[in-house]
Amino acid sequence: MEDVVNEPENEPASEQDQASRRKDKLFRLRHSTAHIMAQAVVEMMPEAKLAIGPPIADGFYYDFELPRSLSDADLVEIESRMQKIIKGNHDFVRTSMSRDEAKKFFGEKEQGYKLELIDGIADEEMSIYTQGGFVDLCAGPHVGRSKACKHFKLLSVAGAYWRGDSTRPMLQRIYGTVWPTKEELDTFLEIKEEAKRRDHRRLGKELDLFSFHPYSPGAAFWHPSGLILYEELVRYWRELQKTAGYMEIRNPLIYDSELYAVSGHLDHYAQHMFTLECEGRTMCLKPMNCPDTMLFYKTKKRSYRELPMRVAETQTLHRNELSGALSGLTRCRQFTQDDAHIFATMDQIQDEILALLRMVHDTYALFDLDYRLYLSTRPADFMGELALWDQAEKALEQAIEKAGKPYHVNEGDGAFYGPKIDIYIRDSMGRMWQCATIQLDFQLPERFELEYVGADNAVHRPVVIHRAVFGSIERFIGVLLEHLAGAMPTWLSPQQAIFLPINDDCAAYCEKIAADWRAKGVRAEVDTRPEKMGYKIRLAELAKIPYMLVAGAKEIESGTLSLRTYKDGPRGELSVSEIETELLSRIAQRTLDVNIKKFDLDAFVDVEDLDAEAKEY
RNA sequence: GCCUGCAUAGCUCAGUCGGUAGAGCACUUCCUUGGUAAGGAAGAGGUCAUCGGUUCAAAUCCGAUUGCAGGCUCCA
Repeated sequence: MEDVVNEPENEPASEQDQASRRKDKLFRLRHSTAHIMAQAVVEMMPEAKLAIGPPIADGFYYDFELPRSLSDADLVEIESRMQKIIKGNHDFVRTSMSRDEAKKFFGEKEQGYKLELIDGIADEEMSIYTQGGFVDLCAGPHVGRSKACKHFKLLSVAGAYWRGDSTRPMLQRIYGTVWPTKEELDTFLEIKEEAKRRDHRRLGKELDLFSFHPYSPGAAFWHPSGLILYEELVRYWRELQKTAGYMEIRNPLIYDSELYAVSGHLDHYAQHMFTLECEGRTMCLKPMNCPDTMLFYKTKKRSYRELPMRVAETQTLHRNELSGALSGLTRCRQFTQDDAHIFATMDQIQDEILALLRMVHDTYALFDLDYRLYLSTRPADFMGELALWDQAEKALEQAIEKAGKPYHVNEGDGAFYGPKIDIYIRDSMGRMWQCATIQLDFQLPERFELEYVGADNAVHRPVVIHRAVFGSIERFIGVLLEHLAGAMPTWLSPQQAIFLPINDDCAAYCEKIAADWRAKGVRAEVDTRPEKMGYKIRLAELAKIPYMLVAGAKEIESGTLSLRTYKDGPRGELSVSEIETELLSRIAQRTLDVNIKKFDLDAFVDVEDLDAEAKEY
């Protein structure tokens, strides 16, 4: 096959080289397709002002200022114009202009955004790419000829601020995707479809787990089935805390704003806090647990013998997120963190971090969730002593090395109050979600003047570690639903077993076993509706119930049940005790008894391109 | 918050040119007692998100509001 994408001449063999070659190839392809799209848009609307058009993780976009809003119908027209340009198989030609030439050229075309870009370029020589008469300021590189870009599709139109600055004009952004082959394009589009099917908002409705109501935007109504999921996760979390030496507390929800003046949140976070007036005082719904946990610590004089002191709290939090930022369970105004604060000495940090990394690993392994670690170090605007930071960063790095999991370092990306380890889960669309987080905090102990009495009988200041494993329970459930496509392992499943009697004569047999199992903690029901087997099976399958148990005269006779599982389909007639043993063991062991269909996005997505998400504390 | 789009029965969606609303599933009742993804019949269910405007007449056209979606921004 003719390869019109520029390829390096040599033939590197290593996997890493291959990966980087592919990355380079995709980069060129996407960047070039963005140019072709811009050409088509300018053809259609000569008044269009061009901003920027870079390649992104799974495609490209280009930002325009246009005389009118684009519709989906416009996308169709732009696509067909692009097809024409691509068929022309134009060369991408690199030339250059001096700063003045470029200013004159783009000035005459009234391309103000390009002029602004030129002003931002240090080099005196401007790199220019031309294809089929379309000229753009661009560092490149590009493909050789436009034909390489034929497997593309425009995806959506969206608003985007010029230079990402909300005080600057809102431009129109067109997103598209492009792949070297038709197969890859089709696969990508299929994955997008599948992701839509397993969107947690859709599954939440289908499985009757939760809902939202306009009267309380950004806050979930947990339905009975959803609440079971929620409570099972929290139950697991409690067990985990207990074995790891945590104590659990429960603090109030509403505090005098003075608390947040002390913690420093009022300066930075006031706009995100819900407040209410009460007898002349301003009260705040708490947006995080840290400040009030500090109050708990201070309720008595602490000794070094109590450290490390691990204090957990799951209390409802409220954050007044911008209405446009809300999204299902993954971005709520009301949510719950599986939060804990560890009060420790500097010497204890490394062991604590290591234990936390193991806790996160074990928890995510329960669901076969892929995750990545990012170590964020001292930022420019850090507070506290330099030596403290150095010591802490070293402790974090050593812990992370000991944990043996690869990680990336984000230099200077730490919070001003301390370095941190961010843990990102990848969801079904390849999006990264910050769920777990481990953050050191030198500032909070200062602000609250935390102390403990050391072995030397002198007063010392502890360090605080903030940490969450699930992150927010709401977000974690959202991610989990999409990851598992709604089919929960038996231990988590809202309904674990359903009995399907063939006819009324078999109902009593089923009821008896079901009652026995319920007494043993199994969530089991009997479907006594006068419906045919096929119908009952269908409903049980749609509800994704792990254990389906069919009983007729045959089974009653032999004291068995015909087992069908969501995971494996029909498994035939088995003794009641055999099934019970397996079921109880899977629940007790928290077995991951599901088929996980993973999208192979690794081949497509540049995982290094991580949009830094949420610093939740 | 900003840009664009969407809002019709519990759910998924039709609804032509502006002429007072329709399907499937779910629900209720009845019939059917059956063997691994939909048995049959009947019934009930809607202030077409809300408010306002245009019009003889608005689900339909216009405006505002609310919510949702995709983005942007934000995310101690």
